[in-house]
Parts: sequence; structure tokens; C-alpha cells
Amino acid sequence: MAAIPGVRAFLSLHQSVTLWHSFGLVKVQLRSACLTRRLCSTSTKNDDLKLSVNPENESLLENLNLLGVDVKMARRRQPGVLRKAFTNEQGLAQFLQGKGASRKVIASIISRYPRAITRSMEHMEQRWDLWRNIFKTDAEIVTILDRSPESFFRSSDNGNLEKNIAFLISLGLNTKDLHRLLTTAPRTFSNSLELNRQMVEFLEDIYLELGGKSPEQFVKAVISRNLYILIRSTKRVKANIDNLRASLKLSDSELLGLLQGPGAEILDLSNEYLKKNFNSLQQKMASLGCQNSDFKKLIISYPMVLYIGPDTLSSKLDCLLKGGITMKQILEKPKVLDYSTQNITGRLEELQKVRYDFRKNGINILDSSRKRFAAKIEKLSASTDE
DNA sequence: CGCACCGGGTTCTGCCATCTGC
DNA sequence: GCAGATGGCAGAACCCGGTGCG
Repeated sequence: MAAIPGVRAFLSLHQSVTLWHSFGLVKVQLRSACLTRRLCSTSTKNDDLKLSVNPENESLLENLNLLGVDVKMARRRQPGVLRKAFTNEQGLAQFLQGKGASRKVIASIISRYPRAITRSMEHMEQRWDLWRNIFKTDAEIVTILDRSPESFFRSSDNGNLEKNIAFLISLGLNTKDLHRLLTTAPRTFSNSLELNRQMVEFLEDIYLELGGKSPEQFVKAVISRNLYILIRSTKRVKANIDNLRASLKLSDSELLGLLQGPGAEILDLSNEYLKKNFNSLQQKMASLGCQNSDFKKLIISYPMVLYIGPDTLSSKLDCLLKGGITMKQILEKPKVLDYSTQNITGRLEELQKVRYDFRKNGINILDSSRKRFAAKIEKLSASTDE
């Protein structure tokens, strides 16, 4: 690292201008006049020093270009990597190619997570094998890497990865659970073991506080209902739980029921988003003449309603009401809110055509798969034709 | 058979901030 | 003083079908 050929000190005008600019920025941000002056007076010297000590590695840039890497993007993301004297881009490319990754995928991986090229062969092989304990094929892993290179390459600690897998298994998660987890939220596995443990302990503590009896069962249930939970901060999850409890005035057993059940799915929403949705739904329902108890009941029975953004939810409700469905019916079968406004609109139109009577038949028909709905419509229109 | 109930599947990265260790 | 490692954040639903009951 220390030994850098003098040749590389030869720099383009562009680079020195960039560096000069960044010094200017640093200068502006400094409050101390004294420091500023010092920096100013020595900046020329400093630049020279900097430029000769920390130039980008030209042969590395060349290699990256040959690999089709978007060097601009890489530079923006992890500029330090481009200055390293020793990197393993060719080894990485070979390795990934051997696993079935296309040239394009490899380039994209390096462009988006340049540090990948600093990993050694042994490291990559070992890490890959650990992932292969969970995935059946290399192709699956390549897909994940293409989606999220950072998840695989961000940590250099294979021991930690191994411990994480053991930890998750010790929670009672089976191979299928792990597979789902690693597919969906791969970052979980590069969390430090400690961080994962903290979330698990946090969940257990809450559960026990609320009078729960089998914490292991509970944690397993929460994770399998919400695969993102382990990549959220306990701070976020705690704030959401506290907010829900306080604003709905939930009893311990109500909260417990919520967390054990469908509530787990919304725990990882950002705090502000959850609050915003909560408030706007409350307002909307009040304006439709609902009691606060209706609101509470809706959230307890169908917390996923808080997942839906204010505009979407509002127009969805309007669409249902306009179609001749009552708020009371929606509150009884909130699952209809699962479906897209577009889907609902289309179904309402079709049902209108066959003069479907929601008062008599209820609204369950809206909560059915496309196939079942179509079959039902066909039958209904046949009978009205007669 | 038809329906309601219920649970499951899919999905989520790319960036910045902050420490740590050399 | 750097790059590396790790934590944390914003963003925002929709759909399907097994099954058991009347």
C-alpha cells in the first residue's frame, strides 16, 4: 500500500481541480479561522502531497473498464476502493463467472458495490459455501447478488455469518424459514450476531412483559410473519409498538394479541409513515361517521390497513362506498382492502352489470382470486340471461 | 357444491452516518 | 486520517388457493 509508483503521481488536470474543490468545501465547513488559514496557506503543498499519496490506481481503472464496470458509479459509491494498490477484480470476476453470473451481472455488482473487489478468493469461496448451506443452487445466489450485492459483500466476517446461521437455527427456524429469510432480507445475515440477538431479546422482553408464556414461539412467529424485522432497529420497532399502544389505549392482552397475530407485519414501517397513516385513517373514518371504537376494532382485526398510504386508502374507501358498499360491511370484512383500487373498481363494474346485491349477498365476493371471481361472474351472468 | 375463513406467497435496496482499527 | 465495517433509514400492497363446513 505504501509503495506507490511515482508514475501514478502523474495526474490529470481534472483530478487536481476536483481535489482543489473538495478542499474548498472543507474550508467552508470549518468554523475555526485559525485552521482555515493554516489549511489555506498550505493547501498547494497539501494537494501535491495528497495527489501523490492517494491517486486512483490506473491499472485498476483499466481492469474495471475492461470488465464493463460503471467506474463513475463505483467512484461515487466507494472512492477509496479505486485508490487501492492491490485488489482482486479479476479473481472476483472469474469466481462469479464460475458460479454462472453473466458479464453484465458481474459488472453491475462491482459498479454498485465496489468493495467486492477487495475480497480474497478464500473469503468468497467460504462465504459462498455458507450461503449454499441455505440455497440449493448457485443460480439462486447469483440472483440475490445481482439484486443486492451489498448483502453478500458488505461484511468480511465469515465467522459472524456462521454464528448468525447457528443463532437463527437455535431460534427454531428451519431450513425453509432460513431460505425465505435469506432470499427476502439477505442483509439479516450480515448483521452482527449481536444486533440480531438484540432484536430477538427485545421481542422476547416485550412479549414477557405483556404476560406471554412462550417467547421462543413468539419470536419465531414474528420473524416468519415479518421477514424484515431483523434488519430494522429495535428503536423503530419499539416506537411503533409504543405508539400503537398509546394511541389506541391497548390493554396488555390486546397488544399481545396484535403482536402475535397480524400486527407483526406492520412493526417495521417507518415511525413517521405509520403515524401519518394512522392519523389520516382516523380522520377519514371520523369524516365518514365512524366511532373511534370502529377505528380501533379495524386496526386490531386488520392492522395491514396501516400499511396502505393515505391517498391509496382514501380513494379505495371512496371507491367501495360509491359502489354501494357500506362502511359497516367494510369493517366486517376489511380484507377487501387488500385488493388494488383498480381491481376493486373493475369488479364493482362487473357486479353492477349483473345487478349484484351487496346487501343480500355481502361483499366477500370482492375478496377472492381472479379465477374464482371470474367463475362466479360467469355463473351469475348466465343466470340473469335466462 | 359453494362458500367463508384463513394463512400463505411475492416483496427490499441503496444510500448515508458513525464507529473502529490500522 | 484513511478505508473498512456496521447500523440505520426511507419507500409503501396485492393476490392466491387449501380446507372444512353447511
